[in-house]
Amino acid sequence: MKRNRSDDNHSPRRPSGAAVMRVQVTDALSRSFFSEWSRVGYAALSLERVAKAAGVGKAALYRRWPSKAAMASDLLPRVGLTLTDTGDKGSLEADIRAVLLAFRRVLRHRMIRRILADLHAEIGREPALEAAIRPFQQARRDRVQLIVERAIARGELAPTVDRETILDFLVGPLYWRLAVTAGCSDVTHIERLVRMTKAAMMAG
Amino acid sequence: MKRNRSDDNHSPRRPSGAAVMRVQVTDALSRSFFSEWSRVGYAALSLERVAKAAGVGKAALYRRWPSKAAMASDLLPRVGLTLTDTGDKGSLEADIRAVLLAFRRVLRHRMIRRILADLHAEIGREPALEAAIRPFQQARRDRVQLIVERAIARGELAPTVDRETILDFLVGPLYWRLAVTAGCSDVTHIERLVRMTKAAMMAG
DNA sequence: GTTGGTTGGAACGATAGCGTTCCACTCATG
DNA sequence: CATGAGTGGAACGCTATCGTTCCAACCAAC
Repeated sequence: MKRNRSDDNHSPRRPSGAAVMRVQVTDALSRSFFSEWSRVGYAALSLERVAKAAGVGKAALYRRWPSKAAMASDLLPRVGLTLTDTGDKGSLEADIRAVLLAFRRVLRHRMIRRILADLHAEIGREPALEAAIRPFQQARRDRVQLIVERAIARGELAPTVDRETILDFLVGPLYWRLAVTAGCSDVTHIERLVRMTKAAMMAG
Repeated sequence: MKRNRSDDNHSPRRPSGAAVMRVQVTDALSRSFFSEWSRVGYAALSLERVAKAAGVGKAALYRRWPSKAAMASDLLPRVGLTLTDTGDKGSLEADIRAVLLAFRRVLRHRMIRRILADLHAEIGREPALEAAIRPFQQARRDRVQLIVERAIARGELAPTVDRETILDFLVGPLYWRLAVTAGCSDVTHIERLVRMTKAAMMAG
């Protein structure tokens, strides 16, 4: 029903020249969207201010995205929330350290931290947001599961451990410290975390 | 400077009759404040709607609290966020179990859960909120510290453990499961948590 | 050069919350 | 019973955002 471009059966010519969206405007809008989000929160996020901060008209924004939720759903997958997969580090301990460091790298950005906390608070009210970040959660879950399976194959963990609770232990303490209480985490802390998390996993 | 009542040197009589705040109205406002908060979030929380939902005029609200932040700061200490102190349970394991159960009791309420997540997201933007919940955080910290000291005295923990990180492990995983991912936690899960948390603490 | 579809920007009316002000009403006190 | 401070409720003007609509400017394709 919806034709992307002039998609009629007699398309005379394709749009060109000024008649094509300028990428720089899209980028400016995306950037100011996240910047405003971290500044005032999702609920108080005004698309009008986003456009103004991007130095762009409101119509430019609404022509690209129909609503705030749609914009968030479209843009969220583009930011660096993905924990870079580090592969097999050879031991459970090294794998844990890799995950924690990757998670910390994400949570260290002030903007991302705020947006994440806001996101988690808003998910219960905006189903579209949940759908948008489900892939990330799934990826994280898969990755942890992989680590657990490798550890079991190595004989470092019993096959009876609970994968879900292990996931809670891997991300919970660090998330609590960095995102909830605005604490910090240096190398010493990470090392302690690795030690304690490993012990918890082996007891699970 | 500010006289509470008619505190002049010639105070003829004290306010009475209809000229005194009705407790039921204050209560209705408090309840609808939290109800609305959990429904739409702090940022989108409209005091006008709060008053309307309480079946009360706006002036009634503004006469009691000057602003949303002030209302939150005043009301937050009154809700059941306080983890009931369970005292010495005789062993580290029992103490951990008691803390986790108390924390779960709080996080099980759908309303409290949402408000807590919202609160944590908003703290970075509203300094007044941080001041309001600081006592709770301090109480929780003190309580955990007490547990740790008892465990050290019993010989269950080494005196070198890091109290802060232990706090992260005690609340982090459960908060992550219940508040962030809207998971659930039955008795089996709590028992597993107790086991794993104790192992982590002993490795810290 | 002309064309044509899309652009960014500025205006619109509508809706909603803010914080204030005014007013009739209430009711224990004296 | 008369008093009067404090009440709850309705209205005010103000500001901001919403989503839409209109318009001149633009520029590769023909």
